[in-house]
Amino acid sequence: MEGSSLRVRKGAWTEEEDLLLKKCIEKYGEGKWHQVPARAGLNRCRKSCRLRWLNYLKPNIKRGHFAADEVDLIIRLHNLLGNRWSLIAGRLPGRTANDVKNYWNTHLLKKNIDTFGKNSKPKSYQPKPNTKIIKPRPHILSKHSFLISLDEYNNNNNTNRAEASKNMAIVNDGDNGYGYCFPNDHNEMMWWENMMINEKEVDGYQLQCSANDIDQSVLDQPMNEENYGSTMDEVFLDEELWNVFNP
DNA sequence: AATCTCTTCAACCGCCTCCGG
DNA sequence: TCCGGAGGCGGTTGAAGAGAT
Repeated sequence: MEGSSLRVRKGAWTEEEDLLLKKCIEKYGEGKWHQVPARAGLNRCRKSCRLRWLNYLKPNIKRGHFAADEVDLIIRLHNLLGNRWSLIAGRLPGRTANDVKNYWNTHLLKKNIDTFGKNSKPKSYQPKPNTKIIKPRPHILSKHSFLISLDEYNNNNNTNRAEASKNMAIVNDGDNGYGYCFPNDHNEMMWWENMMINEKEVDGYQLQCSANDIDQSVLDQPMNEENYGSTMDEVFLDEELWNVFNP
């Protein structure tokens, strides 16, 4: 394990250490964390330096109580993403993943236990029924793509398929019976943010997200594991697209 | 005032993925 | 293709402070 050297300091950071780290980052910038301890003259491991900077020293970090809208956003994002603290924190300006995680574990998880009764002992917040947790693979998949059944897609008539194509590009994922929808990538929102905005419920399922302006050139292009990696675990469709697949 | 219990949150640990050689 | 190092993440721990007795 890193940091197992006897000479590497652990525990709470001193003001002097903070100052050294701050000056180092100001001089050399963020990144290259393996070089930071030497550059800063610190007896800390690279991970400790990174964590201290990201969770405490970095400018614009917001401290103190979470506002009601922040809490609401955390709950909704956790419903969608599960314990993806860094993703959730990314949508809360000034908040760190550690802050969000701590807040969840100390405030919201406790509230959840109260709601469900002490004997239920939920390990994590339980989403409302029929809400599927999204587990994105952003480093592998297009940030806006998701999986659908090609059977459902191909069994629809041409009109419906054309309608679907206005919103999504459908590409094969080998011969496993599934394909990927690639919604419009032209705006800067994360794909799951669309899902939050257009949340609907149909037949007991939450159906979410929308997209426009699909690039027709990517329609029906071959898709394979090499290019796009493995599948997402869950799928959300917006109501319009759902109706195309389920007339 | 002293002691105990609970809560908070900074920091650590171990694992995973990516990337370059 | 394999391997090792670096970056990053989520789960967990434990010290410190707050509150209760």
